[in-house]
Amino acid sequence: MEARDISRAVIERLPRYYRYLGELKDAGTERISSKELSALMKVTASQIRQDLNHFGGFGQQGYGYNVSYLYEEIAKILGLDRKHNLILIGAGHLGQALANYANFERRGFEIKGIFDIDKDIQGKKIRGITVQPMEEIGNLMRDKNVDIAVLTIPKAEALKVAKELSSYGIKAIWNFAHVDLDVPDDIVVENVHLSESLMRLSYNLSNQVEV
Amino acid sequence: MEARDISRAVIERLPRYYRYLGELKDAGTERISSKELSALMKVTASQIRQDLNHFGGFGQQGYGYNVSYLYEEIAKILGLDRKHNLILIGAGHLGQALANYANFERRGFEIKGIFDIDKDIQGKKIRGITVQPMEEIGNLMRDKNVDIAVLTIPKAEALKVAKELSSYGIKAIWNFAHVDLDVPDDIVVENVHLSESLMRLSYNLSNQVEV
DNA sequence: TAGATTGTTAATCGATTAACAATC
DNA sequence: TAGATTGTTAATCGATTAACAATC
Repeated sequence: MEARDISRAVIERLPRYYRYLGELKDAGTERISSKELSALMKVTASQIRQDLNHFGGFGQQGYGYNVSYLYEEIAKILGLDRKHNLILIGAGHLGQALANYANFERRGFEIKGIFDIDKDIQGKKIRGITVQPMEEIGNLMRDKNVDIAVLTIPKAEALKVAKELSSYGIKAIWNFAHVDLDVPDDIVVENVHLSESLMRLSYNLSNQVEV
Repeated sequence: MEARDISRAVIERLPRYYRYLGELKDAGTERISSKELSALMKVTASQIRQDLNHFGGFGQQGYGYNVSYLYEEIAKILGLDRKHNLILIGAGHLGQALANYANFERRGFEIKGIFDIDKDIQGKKIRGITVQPMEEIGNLMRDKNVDIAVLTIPKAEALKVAKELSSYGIKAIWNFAHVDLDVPDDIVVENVHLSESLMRLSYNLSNQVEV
């Protein structure tokens, strides 16, 4: 996989291509042209071809793209061809929602540990995994090969835990806390700020574009 | 509020400004210059000034910006100065996580109804609101003044329900289903595709930028 | 071969950054 | 008044779209 200096915009679009190709594949479609896909996805055919060609020539002139092949190639680009071990920190509703989301495991993301500060939740099982106290994070990180931590805890906690995780050599953090984590640049941080998403909705609702 | 043709990029940044200003306000900071804010937020001062000036001149030469004033102004731009009634469709873990997230109510988003297809959940109370069967959506939409629907249901369901909501005159949909809803253009759709977020994390992990 | 469609270069469009006059 | 910092225009940079030669 080459792929340095690919623009953020392109990367943001890749998962959507992947989703559409998966659906086409499931529907039994064998080939698709950039033009057909563009009609389906409501983007320009030019953009699709440009985006894909950042990673290689996956199509064939006069034919288009083979759906399964392209699907698999995008999976590789996205790193979905490997297994990733993750831990979940914060076993509240949001944490449980993520833990129970089966698709993540299907895509190679396996939960190796769940942690919570609340003693009442500790010891309970979620998807067969016993919730442990936060103090155990270090031990588990040492035992298992964990690269991703999912933070579904309040922001003050998140800042502390992120620092701790960073000292254990975590590689990536999926951050649901409403705060920008301050971790070294070599740790990948993917933020999901739900309240900001709701504010964008609110903006668009208030400044509704007349059609 | 003016604000037509403001670029998507600007709107995406507004909630983050709002968050930082809220924190500054809580910390008792009275004024801040674009330069100081830029250091804090790790964006250029130029961008901050450009972004804000799409909506008006909120600062003062030689002084900077008054934190509380700017905070309130951005709230207005984002439409956070009004109340919005919303309904939650899908009372699984994700739905419950959102229902229990107190901050939404503090910002004027009030849950008027919760619906689920599962008979075992119907009748139960979440945050004091009784979960109703899906068939009741229409009635509630007619009684209360609901403008936002939150969809935390599987994608096949989501497509159907979105159509139904659209016929009841819903104004905005906060969509957590992994599908692009096909609704008229005058309905605001804000998507939260968690699996796509995880894929971006995966991409960045696999194609880690060396520092 | 003719038609279709890619991969890729060039043109356009838009967003970000820099610069600076206006002004508090 | 001098210093600071905005609001805004101009310059730069990057992303998107259009065009088309290559080729299946």
